[in-house]
Amino acid sequence: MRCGCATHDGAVDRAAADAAASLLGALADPIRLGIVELLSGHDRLCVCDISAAFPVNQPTISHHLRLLREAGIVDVVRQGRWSHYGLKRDALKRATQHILRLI
Amino acid sequence: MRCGCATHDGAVDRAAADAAASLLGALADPIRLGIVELLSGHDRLCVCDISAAFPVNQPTISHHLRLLREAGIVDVVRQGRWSHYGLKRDALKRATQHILRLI
DNA sequence: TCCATATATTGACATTCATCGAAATATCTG
DNA sequence: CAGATATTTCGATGAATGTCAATATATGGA
Repeated sequence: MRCGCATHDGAVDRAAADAAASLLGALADPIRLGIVELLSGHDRLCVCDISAAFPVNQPTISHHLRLLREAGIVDVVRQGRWSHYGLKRDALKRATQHILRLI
Repeated sequence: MRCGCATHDGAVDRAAADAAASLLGALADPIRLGIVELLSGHDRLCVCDISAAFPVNQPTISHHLRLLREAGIVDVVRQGRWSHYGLKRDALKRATQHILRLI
């Protein structure tokens, strides 16, 4: 016997789901989401200022910044001793809207 | 000495970031994202049809469906032997747009 | 009642991940 | 060059997570 569900028409695009889940995973952390929110209000911020906004140690912030960088969500400009991080707003908007279209 | 960054004005809303990260976490998995995509094309689907679309065993699908249910992304209607899952489209849209506003 | 089917739960296991302390790298200043 | 500062990287550790096999629960049919 079978249930009354619809036909098995469209298979899920596995590669697209992988990529989208990877980007969502980069955002699915309170600290990283907070960093994104913080950066959305500024052009660029150095690690020391970002670090001051969260209750974790600075190496942990560096770790999250690396994940965000690898996900293409932020980029960095080194100026002397300081690393200035900024949102890649267009990339982020493109990616999130691509995900919204999936949903 | 200080870096040239902007003032430390707006602190991050930790509770909001937690909630948003939790919802994103519920979506940040290829299988769960695929389930959402699959459900977006139908009104409701039973577990057997959902399960048939992914290369994992049925208990794993049940596990992911529970996470999606607990995140308020899907709901379930039991009819006889079958559990029919459907997207909570308005809740999902409201939540994702709330997150987009954060970004 | 007895069996088959649909789904959910449990327990175990391997992997990933967030965090920290410590050390390394890099840059500026004296 | 020597010391100070900003950031990154490394190694370890505990927690969370995805998966499976096995079992449990529930429903319908013979």
